[in-house]
Amino acid sequence: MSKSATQRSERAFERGEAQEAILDAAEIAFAASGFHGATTRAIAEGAGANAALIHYYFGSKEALFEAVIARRSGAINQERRDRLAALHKAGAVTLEAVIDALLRPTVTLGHDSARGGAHFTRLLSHVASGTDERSVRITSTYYDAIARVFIDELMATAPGLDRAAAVRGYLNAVAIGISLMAPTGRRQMLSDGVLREEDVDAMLDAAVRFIAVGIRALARPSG
Amino acid sequence: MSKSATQRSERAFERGEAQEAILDAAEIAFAASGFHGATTRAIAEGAGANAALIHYYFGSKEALFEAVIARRSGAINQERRDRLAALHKAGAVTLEAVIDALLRPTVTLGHDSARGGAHFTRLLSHVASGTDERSVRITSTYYDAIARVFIDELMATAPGLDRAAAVRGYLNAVAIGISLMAPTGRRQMLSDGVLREEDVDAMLDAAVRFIAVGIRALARPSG
DNA sequence: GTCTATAGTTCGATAGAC
DNA sequence: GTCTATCGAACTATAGAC
Repeated sequence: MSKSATQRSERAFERGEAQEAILDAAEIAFAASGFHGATTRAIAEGAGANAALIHYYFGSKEALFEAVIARRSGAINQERRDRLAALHKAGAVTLEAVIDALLRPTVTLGHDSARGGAHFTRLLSHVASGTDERSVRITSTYYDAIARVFIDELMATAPGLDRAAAVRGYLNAVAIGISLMAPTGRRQMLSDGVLREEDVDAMLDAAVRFIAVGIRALARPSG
Repeated sequence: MSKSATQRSERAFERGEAQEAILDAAEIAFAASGFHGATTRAIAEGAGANAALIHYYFGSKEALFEAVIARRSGAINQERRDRLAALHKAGAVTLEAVIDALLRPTVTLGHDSARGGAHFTRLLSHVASGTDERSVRITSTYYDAIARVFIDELMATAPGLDRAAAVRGYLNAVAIGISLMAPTGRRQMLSDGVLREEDVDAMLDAAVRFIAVGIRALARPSG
């Protein structure tokens, strides 16, 4: 990490490169240590930038944190909307396909070490399951709209699913999605190595099937 | 809070009362702000105790944090084992009953404001879904043994469920349990007030049914 | 066992030169 | 736009009186 920071500081930043480097380093630091555990000094060092630049560009540590979330959340939710639109265009809107459209963007991002997505999903899992005021506010800001899109889609796709049941189904799906997008090695450990965190498609397929039958059961309480 | 702390400091602590007061205050502070966000000074103030006592009794902030988790985890997992034992004694071991035995102790604790359990479950949801080294270590220490108990129980109860599928089912159940034990108001908000966080039995029943059919689907991939 | 006082760091943020 | 230098506050932890 120290070597990478040095390399980065050796070449001068060009148009907007400093901001991106700070966001990258902040993403890693916040994911590893949380909001209070990460320090602006360590973030600056990780970015190969001067600590004062954080306040110059973002104003405060708090604003930097939210900027880290905002940067990726837009793309994630756009991919979800695109996948839903593609399903409609192809006339292939099944319950399983809708759930897949919800989970796949984050779960695959969480296993994309090349673009650093794994750091972001670790951070997002913290925020999405956090009960502190900051986490609740940020989750609401960036994920309420997409939640309502998918809740409506679930109601339209699963016969007999009322709104309350759709909300339950959505929140259950998200809870499982969170556990999949930020691997801790626990899955592999408890299965004595049989389940591999790297096998994203197998994890997703099993999760989608699990959630789909669960939602159908919520739609038919007597069944 | 300040008033409560004052009241507490006005009456002298008796046998072990200071330790318990510190643990209570630490539970609240760690739940609200996380490990780094909570300060030993604020915890001492909340307990109506001197800040130096934290180190006298627990040695370090780190050790205090683990003591907070340890204090309640034993009781939670004992209740789970007791519930399983009661099911066996009554010959009523169904998949639904096993899942209920897993989730009910934490979910009910999370809505027990009288004994302060809600603070603990907020903290536990952070730790259980955290990917930092401390969270992973603590989760492993206090919840690996009970995980294996329930994974074995699922395999014995759901016909055709192999170990890998049982691990998937267990982790999905726990993920949903985490989302239920630390309410954020999101469930109520997304359902426009129809779903009430206080209705623990309804939430638990719906979750148990959801998880049970999901696990049965994992047992019969072709079904 | 409980307190005061403080050591020794480290924090977020900013002022001001360039 | 990027840097150095630093402020004032807050932190964990400990020493030592009682």
